[in-house]
Amino acid sequence: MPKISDEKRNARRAQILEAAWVCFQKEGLHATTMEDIIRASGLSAGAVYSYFKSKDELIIAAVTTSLTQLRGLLEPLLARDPLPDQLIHQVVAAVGTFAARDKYDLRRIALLGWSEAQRNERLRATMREFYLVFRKQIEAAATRWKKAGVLKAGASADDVAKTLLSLILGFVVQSAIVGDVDADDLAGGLRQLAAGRR
Amino acid sequence: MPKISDEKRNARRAQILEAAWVCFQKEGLHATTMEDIIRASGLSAGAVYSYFKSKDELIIAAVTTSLTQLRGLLEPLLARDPLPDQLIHQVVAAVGTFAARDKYDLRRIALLGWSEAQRNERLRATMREFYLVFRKQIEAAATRWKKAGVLKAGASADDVAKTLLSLILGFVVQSAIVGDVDADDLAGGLRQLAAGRR
Amino acid sequence: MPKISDEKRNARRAQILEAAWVCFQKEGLHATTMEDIIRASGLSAGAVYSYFKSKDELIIAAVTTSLTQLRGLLEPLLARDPLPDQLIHQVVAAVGTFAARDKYDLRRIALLGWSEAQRNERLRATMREFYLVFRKQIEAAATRWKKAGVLKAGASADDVAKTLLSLILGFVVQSAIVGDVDADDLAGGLRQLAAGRR
Amino acid sequence: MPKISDEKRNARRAQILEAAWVCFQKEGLHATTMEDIIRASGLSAGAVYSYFKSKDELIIAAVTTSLTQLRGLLEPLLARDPLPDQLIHQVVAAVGTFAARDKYDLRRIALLGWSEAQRNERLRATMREFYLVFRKQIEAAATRWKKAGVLKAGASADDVAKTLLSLILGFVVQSAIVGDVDADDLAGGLRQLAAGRR
DNA sequence: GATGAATGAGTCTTCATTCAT
DNA sequence: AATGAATGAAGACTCATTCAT
Repeated sequence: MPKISDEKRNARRAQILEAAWVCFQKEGLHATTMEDIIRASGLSAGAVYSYFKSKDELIIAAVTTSLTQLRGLLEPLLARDPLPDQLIHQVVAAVGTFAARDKYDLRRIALLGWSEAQRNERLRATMREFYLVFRKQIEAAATRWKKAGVLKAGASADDVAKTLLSLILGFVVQSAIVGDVDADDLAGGLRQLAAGRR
Repeated sequence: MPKISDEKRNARRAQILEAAWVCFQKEGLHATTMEDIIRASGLSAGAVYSYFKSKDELIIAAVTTSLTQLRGLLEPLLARDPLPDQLIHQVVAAVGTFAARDKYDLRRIALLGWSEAQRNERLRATMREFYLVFRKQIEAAATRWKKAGVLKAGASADDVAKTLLSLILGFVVQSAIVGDVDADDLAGGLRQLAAGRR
Repeated sequence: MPKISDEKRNARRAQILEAAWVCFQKEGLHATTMEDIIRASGLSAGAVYSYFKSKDELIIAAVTTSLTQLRGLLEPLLARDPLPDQLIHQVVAAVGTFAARDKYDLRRIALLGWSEAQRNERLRATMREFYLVFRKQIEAAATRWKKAGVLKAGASADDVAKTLLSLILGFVVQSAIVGDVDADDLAGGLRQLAAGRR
Repeated sequence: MPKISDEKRNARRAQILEAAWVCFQKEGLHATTMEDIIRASGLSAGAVYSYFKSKDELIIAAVTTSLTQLRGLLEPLLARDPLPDQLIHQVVAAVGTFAARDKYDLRRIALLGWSEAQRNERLRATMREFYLVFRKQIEAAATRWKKAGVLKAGASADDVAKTLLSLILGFVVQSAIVGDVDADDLAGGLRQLAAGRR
């Protein structure tokens, strides 16, 4: 076969990555065998290995791809300059939407990725970087909130960003493990905590 | 040979469980081999298998034990009837304290457990139950806050509980993956979000 | 099973090593699969791997063992203080005797080992050391020959040793590849070369 | 497409063979992959396979080619009608010269070929034939030495040939594995063995 | 009760070879 | 003729679990 076009190469990569995710979500990162992925991708072992040179490589690529998709989902939301509870509502709703698809649940992916990051230096660095950037973006929003008078002038934009990020990450866990949480719950809960007199 | 005393049996179980956790934290649940645990426990393969009849059993026992320890840590805090930001501060600080020990980091354990719960029905049920109970306890606190006028009368205690639980779970993730968050940050952030005018 | 005795352990090792040699001689070092060896040894994969932690380890052990056996064969010969052509005759005859056994042909083993030594640093060092020691021993014999007047006083014991070692190593090759050479041929040839007038 | 000229075909064959040798010497016959050779040759997989229909074919062709080159090197030496020690000196020096080139070391090639010949019938036959012819040529020289009075009249030309061939083959081994041998050493050693009184 | 050697199914990965384009 | 992507059988090695002693 003659040289394959870049387009086709990328399509094949995506095809393998998708097959990998289907398996990873069903079985977890380690319990998924390369044979599972190979079968799910419809290709041969050799073909899969010509695109990803090891299972580890495939895991990293899969997680990284998810992170990239997640970024594409979140950035437009932040750009709309929402209020804190609106931000939570929109982000959580967006993640939940992704979760609804049966083949691609961002929450499960996140949980697997976090676990793997503990023993995979490279993966940990990639994830850390991603969340750090996201936190910075929330911090920028918090600074705007201060200017707009939504937050007090003396508030720490950094602490607010850490708090909101925790809320979002915690939603992922709570929704995957406990269930029965949605965007309205968290946005509402946050609003009520804020509305209380202190 | 004479039967071993119950006391001794429990001590052995604890010894194995501790060895398992040391390994699990270092290598992850799946990358840890039974031999790793056997060596770390100082016992023989047969001995370990006489206490836990499979690796899966051991994983479940290990996670359950952690959860029990965590409960012992959290319940006294709730009993003190703290305000929302105090609750967050105390819980997060408690988890962080546990994290400081090099052999036993609750955060890492949690991350591994959540990941495993995806494919392990039994583990998921155990964890779900635990978090559900904890959420109920927070909800009870929220109801008290309403009575005390800390929250508005119409506030949903359930939503507030979900929100605070998210905050706590999210701390675990953020602190394990991104780092650079502590109890003061989150308690402060929450206070500032609450203090803003709306 | 309780701890195995050292004696038994060594017997098992020898059993595996022997199985390995039978396969290596039939198929060559690389074409022999671990499964071949495992089947030939009558043990399980795990058992074989508990004695030798990789195929490479097994190859090195096998070659080293052969070298040790060879040493046991050659040293007594040198101790008898033979004349040059007697030395050649005895060494070559000894190697040939070993070659006659169907399961263990030192010549084939040597050829495989030399080939492997090209790309295996550790093996090369082991072999080099062995042949170097043997050459030194021949050199010592040559020095005795000078004292006894068999060689001229000005002769280089070192060069004589190199020459005789070449003769022996070359016999191994010639006999394995071309065939039709034996101890009498070489001892005779050497005598005739020496007997010619110059 | 137009047929390729014979000249070009032969050049291509030579190009592939040379690439193969470079790889074989670096990695050994079995550890070298077809991809290694394909890459080193600068051609495509299909192209290489159109010249040699299997790896085995390539191995045989490579060894045979080396043998042919070796013959071209040795025949002129024998034609000069040297004395025994001169013959050894010249042959060994010639092989050593070839060995000095970094891409083409006849000694390493020989060692690999001998090893492979053990399990490759066809290769063994080719090599056997080659060495047999060479031995015959030495035998012819020995017959001339008898006529010239260099050897005694009753000497066995056959045994002398076997002895000298062993010396040469042994040089190859000794120089590849132990090192520190050259033409002068062996020619000198042989002369000293001959000069001793018996 | 305890031991740890042994098992063997299952994993990841490679690589000689083919054949659609 | 030439290309190089794809194939898939086979190889080295691991590891949860058992059971003879």
